[in-house]
Amino acid sequence: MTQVRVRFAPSPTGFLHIGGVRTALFNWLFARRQRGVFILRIEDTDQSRSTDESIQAIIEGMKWVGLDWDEGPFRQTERMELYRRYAMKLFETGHAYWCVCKAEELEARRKEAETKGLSPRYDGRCRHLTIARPAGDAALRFKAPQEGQTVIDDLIKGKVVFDNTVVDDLIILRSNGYPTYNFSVVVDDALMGVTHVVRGDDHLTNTPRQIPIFEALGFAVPRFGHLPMILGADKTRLSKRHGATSIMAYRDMGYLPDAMVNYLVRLGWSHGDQEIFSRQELIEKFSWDHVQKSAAIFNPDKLLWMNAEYIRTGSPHQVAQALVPLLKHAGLGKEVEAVSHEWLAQLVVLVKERVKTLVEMVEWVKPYFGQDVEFEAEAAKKFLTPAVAPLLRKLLSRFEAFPSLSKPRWEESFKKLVEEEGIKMGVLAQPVRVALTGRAASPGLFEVMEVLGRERTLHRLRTGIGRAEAGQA
RNA sequence: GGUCCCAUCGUCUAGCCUGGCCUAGGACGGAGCCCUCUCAAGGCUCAGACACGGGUUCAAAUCCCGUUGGGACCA
Repeated sequence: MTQVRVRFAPSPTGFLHIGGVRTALFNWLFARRQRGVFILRIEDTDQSRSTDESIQAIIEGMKWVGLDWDEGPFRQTERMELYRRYAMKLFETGHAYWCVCKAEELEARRKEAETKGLSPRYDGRCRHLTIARPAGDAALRFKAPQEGQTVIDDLIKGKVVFDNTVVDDLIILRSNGYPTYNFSVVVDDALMGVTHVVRGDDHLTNTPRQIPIFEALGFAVPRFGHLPMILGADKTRLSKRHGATSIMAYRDMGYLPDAMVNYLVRLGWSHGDQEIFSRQELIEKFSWDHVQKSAAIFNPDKLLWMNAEYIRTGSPHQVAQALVPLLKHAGLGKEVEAVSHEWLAQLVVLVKERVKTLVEMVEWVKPYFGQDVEFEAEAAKKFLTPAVAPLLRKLLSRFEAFPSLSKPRWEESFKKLVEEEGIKMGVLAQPVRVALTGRAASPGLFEVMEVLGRERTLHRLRTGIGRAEAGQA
């Protein structure tokens, strides 16, 4: 059996969006599963809309989600000669002809056909003219088959049949010498040896136009697979109106690439009831027969849950690594430089089940850098009161008696004090929490102390006591 | 307008090909309870769907036909 070759072929007209990533992902998964080749091709023939920045954004996005390609990136603009050569080949072999119909004429004739109730396709006028070499402006048209059927055995949709009578003679080379989309795609897929063309199902009806071109050119026709679209909450095509659609926006919002990939693959593909898949598992389990045929609505809530899941269960070291750039972005560059990666990982463990994104994690982690904390006014007012100051002093003196910080011993000592005082745990815990973190909500107290270390714990306790004594009763 | 695609909880989906195990399962989100030093996480429970109508069959979410509703493409 020949080696599988698939491709992802985005147009560089903006940022790499969610839908594109999913298309790329399914291709990539299939390639890796089959030990095949994954090709990246940039379809930049629309020069008015294509930009180099977009190409960079696509490459950056692909790298971030970890979809590596084996060949490319190829750019269609570098292959113009190829398209012209193959277009001329079609002309020479009698599969294409010059069309000198003017745009206005075509428009007029289409309208006329419409009013007569006929289909508005090209009427084939120049097909019978056999123009050897055009004098002025002329486009090259492909002689599409006029009878019979084109049958696609789609990897996802199954058997789809089109009557050839509905396909008209499409232009393959414009009068300005540029190839049309449907033609350049065929030439590229053929020349690159693509065995499986997997793309969005908005291309399904393009397929019966493309297959005859493969055949006329004498190339093998690849298998096709058409993935359903991704929709927004209002069931219209996913766009900016539905929130962030650029993959890089999700990096900036604190999403993990693995969570992104896992969410996206489950949007349209399933393996029984399983929700969480490692990359390796995906590669092992992926197959086309469990890809959904219908469009899916993008659900930010589930993505958020998935991200939280990856933050909670992922390796703390890896999460810490992904967190560092966001900490720097938040102005904690110096503080981050001053601590060990090991300690950062410890911080991650401390807060990981309390956050859903890395951006939230930055907020949660802030109180653990530096000597002092910033008190949230409300929390300090409520819990650091003169009434609790004596209690805090007692705790402080007990802690000071310990030469070093041992979590179980400090916890024991704390609970003993609570018992002796005959108070509820929370009466002492909340003021201490505010003293140590500045906030009314935090991870477990003793874990916090452990991360802060003896000196900072005592220091902050003292500062908190000062604040409590100064507070108005 | 023509051609094509699609249709299970609010959402993602399992089941459909190979009818019976489906009083339709899981996940997100929602509600409630438990746990608890706060906030979370976690555990348990509840509400919630086979678009509709015909057939075929002893039996249909599952097969067939139609209707409706969405969508894509061509203009």
